[in-house]
Amino acid sequence: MKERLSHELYQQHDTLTLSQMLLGCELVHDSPEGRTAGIIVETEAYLWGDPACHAYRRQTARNQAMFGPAGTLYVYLIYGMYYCVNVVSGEVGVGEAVLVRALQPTEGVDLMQQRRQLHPKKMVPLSRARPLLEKDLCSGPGKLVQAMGITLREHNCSSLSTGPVYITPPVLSGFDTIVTTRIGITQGAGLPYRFYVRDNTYVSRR
DNA sequence: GTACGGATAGTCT
DNA sequence: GACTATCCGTACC
Repeated sequence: MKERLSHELYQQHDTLTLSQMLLGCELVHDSPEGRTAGIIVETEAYLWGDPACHAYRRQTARNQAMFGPAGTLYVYLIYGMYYCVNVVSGEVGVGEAVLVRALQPTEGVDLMQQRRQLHPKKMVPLSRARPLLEKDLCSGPGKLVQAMGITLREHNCSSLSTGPVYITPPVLSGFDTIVTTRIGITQGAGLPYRFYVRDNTYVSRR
């Protein structure tokens, strides 16, 4: 078990600040298959009153994790096929979160490779025969969830303070943070809510 | 290297 | 019935 970020930290900072603070920290999953970990190099903020935010309209069965305490995980299915993982932020009863979009792998690269060779829903091997480049293992929100072995059933609503998935204090420092617009949305496009580590090859897109 | 279509299913209108 | 915080394989430069 590695050192975890203190639970208070998630509650003490607003979502935009937290989105930037999580850059350079490690996302870790201590699973039965082994540990996988990677440095968070890209995030996006989803805020209360933001039309792109899943909690924009009201609390539902899907988004209820977002309304829980800061430092909870919110996992959801996207495009019927992939999953994304978020760190819940903000006050209880307010639906805000930080989407983790890319990791620089640090531990369990072989396990990540195995998981990424499978079809995300059917558990059969993909047609691809060759291993992925390391920079392609976690360079996107759907990819990193699969590489890390994060699932909706096991990890949605789990706590970063007590669960098998958690975040460490910063292991990377001295980098510049690029602030830009979020990817793949139409509502709220133009808002500067995406953050990534400058010149880092593991970022999903520059 | 860039571009595009298909897969796929839960959620909301 | 439309939409979506995606990825992969293939086509075509």
